[in-house]
Amino acid sequence: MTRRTRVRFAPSPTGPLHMGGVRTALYNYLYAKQHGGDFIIRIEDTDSQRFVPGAEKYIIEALNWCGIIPDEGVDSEGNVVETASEKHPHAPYRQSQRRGIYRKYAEELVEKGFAYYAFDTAEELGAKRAEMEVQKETFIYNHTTRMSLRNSLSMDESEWRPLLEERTDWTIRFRIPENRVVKMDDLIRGHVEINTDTLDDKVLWKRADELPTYHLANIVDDHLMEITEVIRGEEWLPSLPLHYMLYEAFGWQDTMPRFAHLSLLLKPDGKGKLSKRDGDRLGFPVFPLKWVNSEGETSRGYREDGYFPEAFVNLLAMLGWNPGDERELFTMDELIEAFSLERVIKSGARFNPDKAKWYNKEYLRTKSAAELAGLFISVLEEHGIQVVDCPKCALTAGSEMTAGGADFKNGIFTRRYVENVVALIQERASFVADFWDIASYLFVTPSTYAEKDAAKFWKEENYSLALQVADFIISGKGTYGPATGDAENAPATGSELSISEFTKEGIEHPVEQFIRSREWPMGKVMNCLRLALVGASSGLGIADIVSFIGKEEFALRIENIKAAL
RNA sequence: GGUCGGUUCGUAUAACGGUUAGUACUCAAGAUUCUCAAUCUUGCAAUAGGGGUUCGAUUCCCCUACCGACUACCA
Repeated sequence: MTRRTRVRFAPSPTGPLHMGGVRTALYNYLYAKQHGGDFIIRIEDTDSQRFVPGAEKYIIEALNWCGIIPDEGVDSEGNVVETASEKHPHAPYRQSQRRGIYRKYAEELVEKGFAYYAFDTAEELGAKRAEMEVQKETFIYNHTTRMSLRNSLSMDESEWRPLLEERTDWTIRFRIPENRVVKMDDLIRGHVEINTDTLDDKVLWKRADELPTYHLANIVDDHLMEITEVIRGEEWLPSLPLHYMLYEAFGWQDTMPRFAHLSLLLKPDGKGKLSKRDGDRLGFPVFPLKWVNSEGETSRGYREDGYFPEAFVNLLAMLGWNPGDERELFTMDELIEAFSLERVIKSGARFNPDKAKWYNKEYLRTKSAAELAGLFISVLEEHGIQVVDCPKCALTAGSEMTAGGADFKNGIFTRRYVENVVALIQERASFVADFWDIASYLFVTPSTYAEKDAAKFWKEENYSLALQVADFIISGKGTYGPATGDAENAPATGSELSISEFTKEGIEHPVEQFIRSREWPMGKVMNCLRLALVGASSGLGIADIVSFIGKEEFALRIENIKAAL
């Protein structure tokens, strides 16, 4: 019998989903889609103490942003998403809404002798633990201790039965068998064995809130939802034997899912797993989306930091998995095609922010200028730049534009202008936000000049030459100088040299000829010009800048620098 | 402490028991250009340690070290 592949991602809404959690969800999703099966999101909110409002919505939104869309589960509005046929009514997908179904399963286990009622209070147990800790021993609730504790195994039925009604703080515990070796198989780790003597009698169900604990809810729901593979974090590996025994106790071993335990994401430096603090400390997000907690502390998110979801998904996929060849760039569809649990790495993966940045850069360069311009516009607006759709629209704002679509005086530019800028600089950036740092001088007239660069290039002799070059650029007319370089086809000294088209291509060559034919120091002259145009001696090519800002602004900047320095 | 899992350049990783141990990121150098970036080329850099098994071990086994997870009426 082959069953339809059904996997689930089962987060608990105790806070924002961290990138390790997103990776777990992603691997589940990839596995499901590769096998033509279902990906289910189940909310494990059985811990009423740790419930955080908004966390569920955050989780769904984060996965949504990544393109990890459930076939079944809840959407960001809390509505049930279900694509399965009527034969398989699996809703609801929140365990708090399923509370009615767990008790009978827990009691079934008691009846079968696999579990028992326990009446020890949390305080009593805590005291016991503390007591044993003094003697440097660890308290375990199991066959060595359970007969000396208060439960339906150690007490007479006449004694404990009434307690079930009288008290509301009892629990149902699983009775871990004595000295038995549980043999397990993990899709990633292979064969694992463990002796039950190291395990404790886990609480399965709590009378206090009428809710199961993770272990029971998990097994019951995975069974009911017909889950075929459980792909989850490594932290669950130690409770795998319990889960095996639970399936056995229920008599469900025939349909028990296969298990795969993923290693954890580690800090980029030092010891331990990746935590919220690392992001703040090292300057990168650990969460997919921005999150503001109840104290008002915000944690940055990949989305808000300018990462593309495709880049984020790609880098996450490659953290702990590889395709077996040397490809590194994958779309979601390609990941679905290439993914395999066999190639998931057993050891923990240390997150590398530099590589993350590189991924974004790779995706940034594949985007169209139009799309990027759309994103860049909001950055521009933050800097007080107005972007209009066409030159005519600008007219109403009292603006006069260059042919290229720029109005520096009023800070108004056309969308077309922005797109042209983006096309020119997109290969230089990792993030859309970098565009501003790279090309702000294509939107605002520089008012300061980098001290170091000015010291190097702001010289009277450079400037006087630069002025002559500027004259040539503005008038478009000049002459060849005496130095003709390679003799053959060189034009005669004094013959006419002109700029016929005011574009990068149209300007670049004549300007170069103008300078070279005079044997002026190219670097010094150009950098002096650049200093005036950019405010620093680094940046785009002079011809590029000039063609963008236009003659008038060009002249203004050449003039400005004289007054400023 | 106990149980389980893990360990290849700084990082992510590749390598049927046989390779000069490969690739990417980072870093450095060179090329190119009017500068910066981009790009291209080159370079630096690893099998945790010790025992076995084997003609031969990154690969299999054992020990040690280190790292991690778990050890709740949390998930």
